[in-house]
Amino acid sequence: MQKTLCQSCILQSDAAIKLIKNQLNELTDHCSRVEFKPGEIIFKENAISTNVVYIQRGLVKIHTDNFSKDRILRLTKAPSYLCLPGVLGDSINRFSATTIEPTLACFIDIHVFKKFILENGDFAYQIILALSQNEIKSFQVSLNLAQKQANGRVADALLYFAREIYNSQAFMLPFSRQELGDWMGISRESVSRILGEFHSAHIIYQNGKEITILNEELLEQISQKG
Amino acid sequence: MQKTLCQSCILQSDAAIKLIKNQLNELTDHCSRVEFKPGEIIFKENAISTNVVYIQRGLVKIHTDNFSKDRILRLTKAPSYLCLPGVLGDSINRFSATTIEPTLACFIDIHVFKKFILENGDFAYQIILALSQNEIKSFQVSLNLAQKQANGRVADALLYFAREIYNSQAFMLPFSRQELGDWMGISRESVSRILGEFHSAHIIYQNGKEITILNEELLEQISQKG
DNA sequence: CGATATTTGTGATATGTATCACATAGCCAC
DNA sequence: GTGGCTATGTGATACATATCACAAATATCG
Repeated sequence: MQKTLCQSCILQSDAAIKLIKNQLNELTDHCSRVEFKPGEIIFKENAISTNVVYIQRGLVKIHTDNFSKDRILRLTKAPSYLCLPGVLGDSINRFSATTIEPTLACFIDIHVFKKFILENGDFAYQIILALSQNEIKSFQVSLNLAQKQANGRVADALLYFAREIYNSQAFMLPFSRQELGDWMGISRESVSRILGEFHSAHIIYQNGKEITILNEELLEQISQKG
Repeated sequence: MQKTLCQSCILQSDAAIKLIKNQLNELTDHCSRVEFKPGEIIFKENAISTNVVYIQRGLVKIHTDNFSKDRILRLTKAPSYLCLPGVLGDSINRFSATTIEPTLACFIDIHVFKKFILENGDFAYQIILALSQNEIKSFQVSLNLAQKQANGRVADALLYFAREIYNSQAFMLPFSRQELGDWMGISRESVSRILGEFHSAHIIYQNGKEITILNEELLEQISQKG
């Protein structure tokens, strides 16, 4: 961990830009930065936490193994704030956060964070906007889970990586088949089979974790139809 | 619609209590109250809206028929704010809201609402808390959809009504079998069958929409095991 | 009140996906 | 390299649930 000047570090964040200068100095005094390698745990569910985590750079999965099985609830790409729900409510993390790619995270004291919300309406408004976006995405996720079949969900996942995360038709899947299944709520065998079918049908090219989307339009159709 | 003194009307809300007096007067000038019967539409998805809706009394379902099939995303019991996500983002409703029970709703101009957030940190903080709670609930919902089987989901739904909505083991189901299925992502026939099984096993008593939970512990187990 | 529409229950069948079993491939440690 | 570990692919089977078809019950409305 190292102390950092938050003026320079955090300015990518819509919310942080709204902090005025002496608030940023205060942030500097109560913020520590940590670099994570892929697969490292940022925080664990059921642990007590008094920090909000700001993801400055990287990719993180929010997950839980409440029911003995790991379930991936969401991926979060920088820049974003984690841990708001648990920490603001009762300071117990309701889920775990684990890095998928190299990630730079800032730990911000919850009291400082709360103070900013109370004192700085612009900052609060940005946070509210971000939470509202999350809510819409959550609705989308639960629609997908409730009414799409397995191939639609896999199509969804591939499009998500291509569009939201890597901005490219070709990418290295950061997940094992098992993890993909944990995310979309299907078994690892089904994931294998479906990726195999997509490959045979020339919708994608796959070679291990290497994926290229060959027919985005068709993949989109599969995603839509479920 | 009728103008109302918001001091008296809205004080049940944690968030509104934080509004100071002259803000409440401003709210009174930009707030209209509407009484809804069960089954009436408060707002429709894809419609443009410039209001935040505060549910003062009643029960509302948030739903969408994006994919030709109606899907119920969430129930919301008063007091609560609706419509934040869509309105704050781009002013288009991302979903519909329809009343399930007699409901009293206040329509608040979005600009006034935003002004309150910017000017009143306490108010903003309450909104952030509420949104955070929503997020945790959304995670719970997507866990349920992803890994529970139909009987676990139905058990869940019954426990939800008994505990969260009616605070009683006996209640009138405000949904048809079809709607229950739309909510939990299963077919109406399966809902019928499962309720029938629960009835035969003396876990519940059912007579049409009249439901009594006879063995809450067992129902809880079914919900847990999925 | 009767006629019609809607909701509900239930059996038979089809279908999708989990599960199991096992083979293969890739990877790391020694 | 060899041995053990994990990840992956693939077939056979089991199982849960959707779908279809129809009957019965209930609500709605003129």
